[in-house]
Amino acid sequence: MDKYVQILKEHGLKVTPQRLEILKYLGTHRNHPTVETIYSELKKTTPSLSKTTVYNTLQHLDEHGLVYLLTISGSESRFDSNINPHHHFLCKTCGNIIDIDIECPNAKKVEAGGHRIDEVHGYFKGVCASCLKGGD
Amino acid sequence: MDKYVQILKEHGLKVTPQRLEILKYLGTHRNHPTVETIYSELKKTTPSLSKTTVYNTLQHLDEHGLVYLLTISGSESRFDSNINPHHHFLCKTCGNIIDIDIECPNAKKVEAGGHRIDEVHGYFKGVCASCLKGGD
DNA sequence: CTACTATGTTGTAATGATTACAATTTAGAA
DNA sequence: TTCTAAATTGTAATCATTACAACATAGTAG
Repeated sequence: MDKYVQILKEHGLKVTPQRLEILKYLGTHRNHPTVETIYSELKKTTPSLSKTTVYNTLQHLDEHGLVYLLTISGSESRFDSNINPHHHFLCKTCGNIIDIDIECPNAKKVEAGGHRIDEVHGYFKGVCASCLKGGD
Repeated sequence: MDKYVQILKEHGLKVTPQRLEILKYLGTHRNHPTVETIYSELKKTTPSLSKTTVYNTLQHLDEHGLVYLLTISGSESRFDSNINPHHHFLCKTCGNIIDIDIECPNAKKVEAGGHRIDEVHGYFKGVCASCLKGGD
């Protein structure tokens, strides 16, 4: 059975062509796309696709922990299909979001305060190595 | 001389009644208000205030490092007048944002990758101790 | 103290992301 | 094959934010 079909079924989500397209897109594009990017890319091969469906699907995937919704940009949501704990770096020059493979060691301390943590977001903002070099 | 007048002058910002009001509000309300909150609160005592002015002023204050712009909520900007490095916890039940007095120990590692870090944001999302207790 | 100018303020209109909603279609169970 | 709850679609509405032009003012120079 298809990998993405299986993922949806495991989470009790109905398997639809649209969801499979979106899930596959996220699985093969790790550059933290926006809703608009996902929509306009998939629209090429699936002209009937509605942006509302993209929003709805991403919300479902987020609720089931299948994608990670980033609020790093402030103006639009970004989605990450890498759901292992890691941080992100936003370059204010090129706009790229870079995965930073580190985990927050402080969570325990927060939980010690009696709070229940569901999500941890580590965001760094600045200028990436490539842009600092006078990159392209 | 007034504390807030001094802050503005030190940063080469023109001293206007509106800026003083906003700065004072932020200095005395540490609950990470939204633009709307600041605007509607100050509107009570300064009816001529424009929301655009609140946006403009907060942008200036942010550029000068006098406030910290949080993108933790995803839907609206939040402002923190505590500019010491610390993290934040967003309670999904009551909506409150709680200051977490810890600093990110990972920044060095990111800089080792050649990136220049200007801002560090540590966000936790979950349910706060008070809400977990069935709090009000 | 007065006049000047760059800058700030205001209000309205435009933008862009996201959500609401009603009609239509469909996945998956019976 | 039939049925029904859920998904999809397209449009309209909403909400935060930005653009912009007219007006007002802080702070400087004379």
